[in-house]
Amino acid sequence: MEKTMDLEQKNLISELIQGKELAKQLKRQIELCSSQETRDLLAAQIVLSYEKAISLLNQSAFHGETKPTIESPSPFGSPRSEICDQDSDQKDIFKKRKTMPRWTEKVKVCSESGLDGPTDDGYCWRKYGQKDILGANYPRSYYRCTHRYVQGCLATKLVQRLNEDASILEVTYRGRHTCRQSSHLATASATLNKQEFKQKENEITFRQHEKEKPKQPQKMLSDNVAGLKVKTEDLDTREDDIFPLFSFPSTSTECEYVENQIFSESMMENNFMGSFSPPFISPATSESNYLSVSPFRLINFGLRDNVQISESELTEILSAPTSVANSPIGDLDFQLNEDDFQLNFSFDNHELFS
DNA sequence: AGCATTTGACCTGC
DNA sequence: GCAGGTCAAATGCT
Repeated sequence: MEKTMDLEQKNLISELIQGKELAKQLKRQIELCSSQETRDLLAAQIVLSYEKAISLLNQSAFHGETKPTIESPSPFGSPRSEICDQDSDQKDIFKKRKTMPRWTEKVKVCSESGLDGPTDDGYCWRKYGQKDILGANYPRSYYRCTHRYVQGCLATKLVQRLNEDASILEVTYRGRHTCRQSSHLATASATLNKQEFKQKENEITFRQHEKEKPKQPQKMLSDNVAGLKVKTEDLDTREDDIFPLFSFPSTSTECEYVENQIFSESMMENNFMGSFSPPFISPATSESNYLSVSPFRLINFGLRDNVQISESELTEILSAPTSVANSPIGDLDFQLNEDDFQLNFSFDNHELFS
């Protein structure tokens, strides 16, 4: 048993190291201004490498344990009246909601830009409520995944403007996406020409916010995104609901397409990558230099529910990009330790994908 | 017509 | 009892 674990662990480490090497190569290729194709290929290889690693993690470190179900097939597939049929079921649902992973991002928006909406994180959201919050100047908007009833996706998010700075939206994500939205978008992007697709995308999220009004009259900034300052500043999650993510956001439509291909064809076919709400952890220092919110994620690493990582480790992982981003020049820095691996990613997306 | 948003009511946890 | 979160009927938009 232990020997099996050792072997699996070695395989896991070797996969991670391979990923690191590939990432280094990618960095080199970027520096050499090599072709987009080469970069895409490397990026895809990195994804594959980490897919394997994650798969190994699922098989090895936690085997023997009963795998917790991510979500029941479609607990919300019916309206409240049906849910209320059984009191215990309803309580379970609330309990489940409460224990869902939760994290917050701050998104800066400004008027000049015509870029994607502030919460354009690659998922389709439907607003289901808005509420005045005590002590907040602006109402809080509640969004759920558009595919909730079709695919039983329980992801939700709350969007709240900060009192101090109305141009900053605090977006709190809850639960992960179990829908296959990304691949759907990929299909859409392949069908529509890129400009049309981009336009549609903008429509989706921009409309979500344009009706949000402040309680007090105040000159509001439009909800278009200029530089998207995104910071994962909170991670409220249980041990069994941990899934650190990494991604290489992109601003180019070209790349989005590649990204979708990578996602739809490789990752989305894997259970463990089902899809997660936190789009990425983005390094952010100055408005001009940080990564923008990509409508899609190029590379998105997740660990399954039952991955056990301490909260401190998580914090470390999640905050790593921010610290790395202090360098004026975006850099790719991937640290890997056999005993306690830390992952640090920092990309200048413009440099990477232009 | 179909889908999204609004908004008051309802539910739960503290 | 209060505040936050969600539901669902009404309404609006395309």
